[in-house]
Order: sequence, then C-alpha cells, then structure tokens
Amino acid sequence: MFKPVNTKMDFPAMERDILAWWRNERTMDKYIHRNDKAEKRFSFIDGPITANNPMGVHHAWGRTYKDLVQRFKTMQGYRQRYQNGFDGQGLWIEVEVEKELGFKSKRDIEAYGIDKFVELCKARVRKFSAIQTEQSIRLGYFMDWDHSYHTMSDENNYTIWHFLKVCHERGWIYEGTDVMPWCPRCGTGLSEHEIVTEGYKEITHPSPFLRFPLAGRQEESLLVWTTTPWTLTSNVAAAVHPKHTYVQVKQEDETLYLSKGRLSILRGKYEVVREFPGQELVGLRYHGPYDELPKQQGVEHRVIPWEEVSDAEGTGIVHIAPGAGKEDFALGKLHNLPAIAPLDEAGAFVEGFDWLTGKSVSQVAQPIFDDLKRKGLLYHVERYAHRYPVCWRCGTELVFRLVSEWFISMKELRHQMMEVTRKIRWIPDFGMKRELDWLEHMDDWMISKKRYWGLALPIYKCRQCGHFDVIGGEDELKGRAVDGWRGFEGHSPHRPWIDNVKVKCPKCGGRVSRIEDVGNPWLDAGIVPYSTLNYRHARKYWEDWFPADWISESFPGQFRNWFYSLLAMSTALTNREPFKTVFSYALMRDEKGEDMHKSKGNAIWFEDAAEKMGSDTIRWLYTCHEPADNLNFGFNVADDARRRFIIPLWNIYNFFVTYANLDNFNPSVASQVPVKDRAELDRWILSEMNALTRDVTDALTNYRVAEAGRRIEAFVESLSNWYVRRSRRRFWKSESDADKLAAYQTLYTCLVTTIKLSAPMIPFITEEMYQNLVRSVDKTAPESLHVCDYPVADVSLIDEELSAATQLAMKVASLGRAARSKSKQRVRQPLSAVLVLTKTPQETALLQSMADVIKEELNVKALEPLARESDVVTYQVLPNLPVLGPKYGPRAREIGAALSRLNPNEVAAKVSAGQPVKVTDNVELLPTEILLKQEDKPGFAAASEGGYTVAVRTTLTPELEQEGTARELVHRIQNLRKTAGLDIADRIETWVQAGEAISRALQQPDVSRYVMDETLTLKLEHGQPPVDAAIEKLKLDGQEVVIGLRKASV
RNA sequence: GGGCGGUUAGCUCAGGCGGUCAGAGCACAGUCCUGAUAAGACUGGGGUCGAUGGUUCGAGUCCAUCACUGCCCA
Repeated sequence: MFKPVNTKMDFPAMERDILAWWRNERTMDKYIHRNDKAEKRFSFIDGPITANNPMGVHHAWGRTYKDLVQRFKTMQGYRQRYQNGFDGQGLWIEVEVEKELGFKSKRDIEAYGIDKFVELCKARVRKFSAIQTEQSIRLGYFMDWDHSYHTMSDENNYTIWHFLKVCHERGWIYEGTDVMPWCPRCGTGLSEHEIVTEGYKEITHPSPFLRFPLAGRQEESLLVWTTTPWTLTSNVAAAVHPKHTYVQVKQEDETLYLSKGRLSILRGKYEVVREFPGQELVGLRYHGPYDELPKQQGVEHRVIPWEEVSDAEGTGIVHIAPGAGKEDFALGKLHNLPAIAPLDEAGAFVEGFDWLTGKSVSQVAQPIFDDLKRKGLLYHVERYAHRYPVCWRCGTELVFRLVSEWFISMKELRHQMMEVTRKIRWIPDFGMKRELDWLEHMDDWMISKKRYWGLALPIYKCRQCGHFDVIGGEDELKGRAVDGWRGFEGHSPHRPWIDNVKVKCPKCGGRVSRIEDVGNPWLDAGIVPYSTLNYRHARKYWEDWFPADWISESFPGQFRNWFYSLLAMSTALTNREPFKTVFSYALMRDEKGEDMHKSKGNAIWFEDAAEKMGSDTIRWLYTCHEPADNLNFGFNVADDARRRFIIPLWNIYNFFVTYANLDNFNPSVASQVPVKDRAELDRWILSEMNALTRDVTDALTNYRVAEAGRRIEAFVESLSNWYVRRSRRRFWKSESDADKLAAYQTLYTCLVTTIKLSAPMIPFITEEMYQNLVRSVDKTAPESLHVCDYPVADVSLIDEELSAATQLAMKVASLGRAARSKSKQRVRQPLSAVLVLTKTPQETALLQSMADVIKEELNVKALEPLARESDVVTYQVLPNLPVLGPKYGPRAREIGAALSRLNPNEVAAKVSAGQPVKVTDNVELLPTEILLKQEDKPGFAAASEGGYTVAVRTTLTPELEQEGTARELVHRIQNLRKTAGLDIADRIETWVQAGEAISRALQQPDVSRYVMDETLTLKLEHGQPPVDAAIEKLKLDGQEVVIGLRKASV
C-alpha cells in the first residue's frame, strides 16, 4: 500500500517535513559523498556571496542554478566539491558595522579602536553567513555547509599576497598619483570598476557663471562656468577650444568673452563686438577667483587650448583645477600646471585656504557664491541637473581628490587576459564580447583602499629611501620580520595586528612598515580558484580541480568585477583560464518589471517567498526562465508556475496512488509486461518519456536549463491530459488483466522517471513522491531520490511514427471538438461520423491507426476520410468591392455579377491556392479581390486549420438519441453519487422515474446494461425512489426526471 | 559618442541553417467537460511579426539604413 495522497497538500509544510527528514537521515552527507570514488569529476567553484545581510530572492535564483547543475552531475555520478563561499572583507561590511555603531566618519572608527572594529566586522560576517546557510538549506540547496570557505580566511589572504608578489616580480605594481573619485564619508578612493554603472545619481547643483578678469585690461573678463564651485579655489587655468569661434561681447560697461555657440546663457542686453577663433585667447593671463589664498600664491593663471572643450554646456571656456578633477590633472601634466589639492580625506579644506580651511566641501557652495558676489565676479547662478557620481555603498556625493594609490599595471596583462578569455565558453555567448570590450578599455587596476577591514596589502615602502617591496606569504613575512612578530602571531593577517610587524629595507636598511591601505575586495573573490583548491600547499590537489568546469553568477557587474578578477589573477599566476564555462543570468525585477528595493516596499524576503510559495515552486519558476532575460518575480507569477506544473504533477501522483491502492498494485512484485505487448497508448507515452529523458539530459549537459524545464512541463501536460485521461477506464475496470497491469506499470515508470528527471529542480516534492512511490515498496532502492542515478534514455523505445500519429490524433480531436461546439451538440450525444481531410495521403493512412482514439475523443461512431472540403461546406463567393471599386470603377458591379455566375467550388479552390480567377475574357481577379464565405452544409459542422478540415455529421438517428440520453443519465447519476458522499467503489441501487420516452429507452437491454455498468448499479428500478435514497429532480431533454440511489447492501 | 542585446496579440514571451510560423501561456467573455485534478477542452476578440529599402520564386526568419528601448563602456 502506498501512503494516500493529500490532495490539499500544504507544500511549504511538506517541505519543512522533508528538511527535517533529510537532517535526521543525514541525506546531504550521503549526497555529498555519493561519488567519492568516482573517476569522472565535475569542478564547480562558487562565487562567494556577500555575507552582509540575509539572502534575498535574487540570490535564491542564482543558487537554484548552482544547486540544479550540481545535483544533475551528482546523479550522473560525477565526483564534486560542494563548497559554498562567503565574501566578508571590505567596505560594504564596514559601512554596515558603522551604521550599527552610529559612526559618522573614519575618526569615529579610530577612536573606537581598529581592533575592536575589525572584530565586529568579522562577527557580522559570521552572523550573516550562518543566516544565509540556513536560508540556503531552506531553499533545498545541498552543499557541504560545514566547510564553506571565507574570503577573510588566512589562506585566502596569503594566496593574494602570493599573487601580488608575482605581479611585483614582473614590475606591474606601482604607486600612482592621480585625481581619483573619492568618498568623503568613507574616506577612501573608489576604483573605476566601482563607479562606472551603479555609481551615478541624477543630482541638481547650483552652478555659477563667473568672471575671470583678464590681466592688464579694464573691465574685460572671460566668462566661465562650473558645477563644482569648491574647485574654483584651486583654479590655475582656463581652457578654450582653439578651433571654435568665440565672441567678444559688450554688455553695459564691461566686455565678456565666451563661445559663440553659448551666447544664449547671457542675461540682459548685449552686443557682439567681434568673432574670432579660440586660438586667439590662448596664452592670455587672467586673475583667478581665489588669488588671495595662501595656496594660490605664485600661481600664474593663463588660458590653454583643449580639444575636448564642448559647446554643449557652460560658456565654452572651462575652468581647470588639476588638483580637483581627473581630466584637469591630465591636462595639467601636459601644460606643466601646478596642482593645488584642496581637500583632506574627509572632504574638508586643508591648511592654506584661509577662511575655507576646515570647512566641509558640502557646506561651502553658498559662502563661495557670496564671496564671489562681493568680489564682483559672479555673473549668475543656475540650477543644473546632471548625472553625478556617488558612493555606491553609502550614497555620498563623490569629490575628486589628488591622491596616491597602488595599482596593478594592465599593460602586459591586458592582452594575455584577452587570450585567456577567448578560451572560455560564455553563456550567453555575448558575454565574451562584453568581457573583451571591458578588457580592451579598462585602466590599470587600483587595488588600494584607505580603510580598515580587508586584505592587508603586503606592500612595505621605506620612508627613508622610497624603496618598496611586496611580501608573498606568512613565511616570508616571518623570515623578514625584524620587529613585532610576537605582537602579531596568533592573529589573522588583518589590521591592526599585522601592522606590528616591521621588516628591514633591503636598500637602506631602514625599518619599514606596511603601507596602511587595505585591498580591493575583488582581489578576495578573484583568488578563490587558487586559495580554495590549496594552490600553495597541495599543487596536485589543485591540478585535480582546476580549472572549474563551471561557474555561475549574475552578469550585471561581474564582467568588470568577479569575472575580471578571476581572469586577471589566474592569467597572472598560471596564464590559464580559471573556469571553462561561465553561466550568467540577468536581473530580478518585481512583477511589474520595476527594480526591487527595500525602500520601495516591493522587495520580497526569501523567507516570505519560501513559506508562501514553497521552495519548489520558486525553483521551478527560476528553472523555466530564460536566464539572459530579466526575471519579473512575484507571488502571482509563482502561482502560475505552481498551477502549471506542481499541481498537475501532484494530481497525477494522487491519481496513481488512489487506484494503485484499490488494486493492490505493487511495482516490485509483478513482473513487467513487455513493452511490445502493451497498449499503443502505453508505448506512446513511453516513447515520449524516453525522448524527454534524452532531451532533458542533453539540455542540462549544455546548461540549457530553461529548455529542460519547459520540456518536462510539456511532458507532464501530455501525461496528465492525454495519457491519464485516456487511460482512466483501464484503471477503473474491475478485472485485473494484463492490460491493467501494463497501464499501472507504464504510469508508474513515467512518474518515477519524471521525478528523477526533475529532482535537481524541485528536490522536495520529488523526494516526497519518491519515498512513497519507490522506497515504500522497495527497501533496496537508494534511501533518497537525490542519491539515485539520473535516468538514461532507452532510445529503442522512441517511436517517431507513433508520436506523429498521436500528435495528428490530438490535432484532429481538437478540430473535431471545435466542429462539435459549432453544432451545439454536447459531447455526450454520440454522432454518427467524423470526416477528416489531412494534408497528405500518408497522414490519412496514419490517421486510420488512430481511428479508435479519435472516435472516443469525439464520441462518434465512425471516422471517414474526407476527399475534399467542399463535401461538407459550401462556398459563397463575393467580390471584394472596397478593392474592386477603386480599381475597376463602374465596371466593378458587372464584374461582381460575372463572378457570381462561376462555380463557387472552383473559384474557392483557386483562391485558396492563391491563384487568380478569370472572371470574363479580359478580367482576371486576384485572390485578394475575392471574398470567400464558407458555410457548413446542412447536416455537417466543420472546422479547418492549417490544411486540415474536420467535420462531424450532425444528423441524429433514434438510436443515437437514446444513447445520448443514457449517457446523460449516467452523468447525472454519477454527480448524485458524488453529492451523496458515496465512495467510488460503492455499489448502488438506482431508481429512475421518467416520462415515456426515457423509460422506453431504459427498457432497451443494452441501454440499461450500459447505465448499470457505468454507475455500479446492481439493481435499476423504474418509478419513485424510496425515502431513504438520495434523490434529485432534474430536466432531461425537456422532460422531468427523478433519480434516486442508495448504497446497495451486498 | 562607441559596442552589445531587444523590438511578434492587452500582458509575459516561443518561433535551430529563409518555404503552412503568424503561435503559446496569462487576462477577458461565452460554451462544454469532469469518478485524479485549487484542474481541463473548445470558441471569440485582438497583431500591416518596430519602420523603410534590398537579396530571393518566396523573409518575423538574410542584408542595409533608420526609430525606439535596455545593457556595457567612453
């Protein structure tokens, strides 16, 4: 006996039970060690998830792919590592800890103590990695959760040291001075990688137009414009486009210079005095707006040429501050301009800026306007909206600061990386183009960050002589330590402990400290194909598992982040591809296609999703989604997935269990009916099942996950709405013959195969079904579905012809139902014949093999071939007057008349074939000029589509009518049985009290036999039912009928 | 400004190398069916398959240009 199926199953509750069972049975362990001895290997390397917050439904999407592929490979017998990874170093953790502590700046951290702060960061990572682990388990993700790697581990950090040393040995590491985007709140620079996309916001800034008075001239000024007033303090030059046309303008008493294309910014009346090329301005000296500041002393301000000056905004004269703008800095180098750097790391003015010193950059705009006004330099101020960079972690507006940072040169590495990139299979394939495009254009990799919690960059720069060195590991550090090792020993290689250690400068012998910077977090994630595979200490093991066969991550961002750092580090270390295939997917949106945001209130928490929808449903939704497209996620789309697949699968399972229990079917006891001896329907579904197995295996092998899902869904649809529906009578019948056994065996095989095929996608419901369907009857079967073998297709059972024939039968049945519904004859009323016209004689022959199926589906007595459509329909041919009118004018009417005299069937044939029709000696009408109206001939109802025509004969004989009545009566009695609460196997006594026509029909022996058999009636009485019977009065064919029934005493 | 995608029914999207491909699901309306089904079947409305040229006997399907949109990068 199988456990009866709960048709109102609470799936989330069932999932929790399965989780508990897996935990008790240590199923995950058994899964992980299933293939320990296997020869073939599949290497997956997990991209670490940031352990900074609970996991979201978008993480669950990626984790579904990772779990699905690994489960598939496990069932196929591949040995694997099941190591999950957590990412835990870096600014994002710091920012959250700062928030918890209520800190406002780096000074707060220093005051609190870097050691305590770093410990809190570590604690946060431990906390959220534990939470994410629990959430992942709830998702059904099978991993070796006790051995997840952390990017903050010693091994990970030291392996990065090794990488950096290799880079240094090749001369790629350098300290560079540049103007970098800088977050004043976080007190650190941001690399180009971090701001290019997410790092911009639409912001409105008050933007002044102001005068730069020309030296040695009275009341003559250059007109300039800026969106960052604070940078005016550091102005040293003004740039013009040498080839653009500039104008000299007279306005009241003063003379202004600006680009001709920007005249529209002037306020009030003006007069253009002359036009001239920008080149004429080059070399002029002017008085800067802040010449009085100490820092400005000795600076000579002049006009320089610059081809990049735009005429699209401003005045065409660009204020240049090399210490406060990236392009300005480059331009300054070119023209040998001094760089005045105004800001400290918190974004406040440094010494030498007089009244501005100590003031924050965010507070000085208005004071500067007031000051400029007092000096008579302000022309006017406009509000200007533009995309301005902000810190991608905390949202603070960035400034541009002159800083020195550490870089890895991409000069040599760039092209090696591109070579490696080309060896990789990118899914979707445009990924490779994206990556190559990025590699082509990227700058050197800025790896330093002026923060606390992260990789301690092992760069030791001597303050005395400027020499720097990179240390490649803990042993080297210990060996070279001259001081402080004791204070460090026993701690992780993080600030502040690591900084106790001092080494000796090999050049000058000085005592050298580590630079204070920590590392870019993508170094942490990029090294994992080396660190987690123990590259430094067990090269053989590393060789076994490197490169990864497959990695998977969401593609937005990763081309310049994780994929990039993996490529960079692996190319530098071994010049090998760190992964063979990368599978990436798009973004998750809400149901309306909008970004999900906590603040917007449209984010869905993973726990809510799992508890309301069930993990299986969520996973199925993810599985069937095309990964390269954005996924619009929500409760309604999940419910669609549930109704489309989970519920039908469960219903088939329920059907099987219900009847198998009634018949005491035991799959492990009975011998198998040979497939060749099974019914055509069985052979058909087994053919479909094996084709499915073949196709799903192929799809998953090539990571076409959505295709695998769609294929399984289509199969379950066929199984439910064709195989089971058409097989029902075979399960109902009372005798237990070979056909019934074959039906059970076939359906059982299909169910078990289906759950095995879909186990990687929906691990819970399939396990539940497996335990009941397989384990309950076969104690020798594997304990869990997830340690079973993946099904292998038996292609000898795939019968293409049978598949085509069945598909044709389905098509004909569908058209036949359309025809029936036109005829208004309910399907319970048998009709005498269906007539079918197919596209080819071969199909007509094929159809004959399906005759019984079609007759049953359509409730008709005969299937007849239809020679031509015109046998069942008549055509009315009409002139298409709106077309003919304009073309033929007054003759249109006459042509129409001529058309109506032709044989409609012949005209119809030509029109259908797209041929012209000769109407008169000199008029030939195009098919578009003729309208065809098709009408069913009396006694027929027809439907056509795509070259097929199916018609039913609608005339009824008295026998057919009687049969129709009987079937209607059966239907009513069945309904009454149901409402009376009888079990499907109960035998009954039945009374029918009706008028003459129905009574007479019921007196026919074959009719009454039919009614009794169908309704399990032992005794059929005519006349009034007794009072203890269930009774229903109804109208049948316009007559009053009373039916009554009660359970028969056997 | 450059590169890469996308543009097919109200919505979400299928449509390997050009030849019944004008489709599915959802939604809406109506009808039917139901002894597994919180299901299912059928019918209907609705699209010049983004636009314009071209190649071809024949083009959502190939080419060119353009428009809109998204992503990546200046």
